[in-house]
Amino acid sequence: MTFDQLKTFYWVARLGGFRKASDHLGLSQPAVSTRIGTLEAELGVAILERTTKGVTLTKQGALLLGYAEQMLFVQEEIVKRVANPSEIEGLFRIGSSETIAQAWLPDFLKAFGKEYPRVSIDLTVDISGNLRNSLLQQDIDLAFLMGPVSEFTVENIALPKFHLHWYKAKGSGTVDLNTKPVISYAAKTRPHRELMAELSRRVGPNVRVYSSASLSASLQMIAAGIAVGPYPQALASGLLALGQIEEFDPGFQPTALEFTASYLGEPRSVLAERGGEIAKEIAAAWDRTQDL
Amino acid sequence: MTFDQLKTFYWVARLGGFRKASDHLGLSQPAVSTRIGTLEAELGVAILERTTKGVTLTKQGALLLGYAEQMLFVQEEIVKRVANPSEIEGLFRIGSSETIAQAWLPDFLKAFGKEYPRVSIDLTVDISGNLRNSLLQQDIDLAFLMGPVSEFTVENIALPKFHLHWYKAKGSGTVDLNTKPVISYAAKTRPHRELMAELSRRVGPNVRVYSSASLSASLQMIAAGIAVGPYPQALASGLLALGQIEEFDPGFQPTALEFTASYLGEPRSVLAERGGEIAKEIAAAWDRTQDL
DNA sequence: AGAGGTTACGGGCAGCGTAAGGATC
DNA sequence: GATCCTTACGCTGCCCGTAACCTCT
Repeated sequence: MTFDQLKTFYWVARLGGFRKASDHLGLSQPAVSTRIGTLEAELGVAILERTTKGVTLTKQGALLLGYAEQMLFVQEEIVKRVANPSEIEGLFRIGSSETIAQAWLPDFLKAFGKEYPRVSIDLTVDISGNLRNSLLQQDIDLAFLMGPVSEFTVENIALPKFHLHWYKAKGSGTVDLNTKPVISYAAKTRPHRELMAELSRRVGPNVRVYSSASLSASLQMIAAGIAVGPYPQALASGLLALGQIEEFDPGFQPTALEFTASYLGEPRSVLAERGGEIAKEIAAAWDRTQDL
Repeated sequence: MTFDQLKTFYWVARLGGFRKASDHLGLSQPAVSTRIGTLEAELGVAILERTTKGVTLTKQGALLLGYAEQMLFVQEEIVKRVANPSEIEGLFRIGSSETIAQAWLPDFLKAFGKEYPRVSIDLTVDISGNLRNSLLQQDIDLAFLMGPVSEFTVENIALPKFHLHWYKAKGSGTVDLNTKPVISYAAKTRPHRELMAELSRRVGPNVRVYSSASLSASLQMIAAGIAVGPYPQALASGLLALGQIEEFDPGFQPTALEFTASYLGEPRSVLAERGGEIAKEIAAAWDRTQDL
């Protein structure tokens, strides 16, 4: 009996198939067959029922699953409590929304890389909705997104809010939202939907809302006088300092953006847990520098 | 990290040296070095302090030991609860006192072999004192001896008592213990010592006591009229039926022999635990057949 | 035909034992 | 020198991936 066998069994049971488990574990499907087959041969009992569509647990399999989970838990504990972080190796997949990427993500990556120098990082920047799906499908290990993710399997760590301010091109005079388009976050994002609703109610049906998946592109458009829009002050500070944009008050302020560091609680991952902690610290520190 | 590494670490920590662990695990000493070395390299921390005389645990090592014990415990649970007994392989070392060997040990070996057909058995017959030492030194896994073994690490399962009856050669007339020697269990055994004390008190200083390490040889001597002695009825029944010996009453009866199935509680062994249970069942069944 | 798992087979590498090499008393 | 553990090195066997195969819908 080996950890690999138990881990493989765990994932086959959890994902309901050899193929899915092999994808998740980065193995060929026959390798998963071999591991399960060997484990069953050693135990002398069948632990999985092979049906035409996927697999189900046998009675002994259900029993074993509990022990396997316990094993993997203890193993994680060892890595977490006993091992030297600088020796941990592997691949860690981070997903981030662009706002975070533009804010403190570089600081986070620096800190994380310092604590886990042997871990490779795979970074994806996408909108929160996609990150949420990726997280639940276990395509990423840790996500910085507009959360929380309310699945009960997901751990959410609250991160500092981003307050939104309205910006327009410097010296562009009074803004009439009936004529000047509003540019905002990508469609299908929560801030975008909220902004749409709020503008329809306050300004009326003539309002035009652009959406852009790129924050920096959006701000460039604002600087060019093409549109106006609400953005986190921290991200606008560059263009603000250059005198290309300025703040204005259209009479209301969208609700602040709330982010979380989110990861699956099960199976446990030291890197995800610690990554969430680091993110909280780094984000808080970054947030304090923005209060000036 | 592998089970082998953790198990090796456990035994090195428990026995206080690489060489001792290698002996216990049936490995070369360098193999133990490699396992520990690899484990330390993977964790990135030293877990053992090598001193000139043996080894001691580092801080992390002490922490790891707890987790390792937990792992090995869960692994034993899996083998015990999930695995099919008929698939369990290995070597199982049994030590038995001769009384048991002459009584129900064959029945036990048959039952054990049926439940664990792949397990090789190594049988030693010796006096209880030696079995006790062998057990504590882990040279045997399960002992049937005059117990209990009162070390706190040892589990003892009470087995049916053997009541002693006095036997003499058939038709040899009245027995005078002042002239007829008494033959009994081997010197350095509890029944021998008790018998000596009792005879000195009741019969006087003239009594002669022979001792024999072989029960069947002793009974042959009784049948030959050379001596008399107290023996379990069950073991005497053969010669009794042949009419070579007969029971008599010298006025007192030695206390019954009490046996236990004893094994080390730590580390856990499915085979020893289950072996003890089987022994209890088999011995009880055997005992009932003797009541006739 | 396609989705699922199994069987067959060649190759790479982890881990073993033997043998030699420190270190410390 | 005796007692430990480590290092060096050749070898074996395990386990992986590729490829072909089987079964059921």
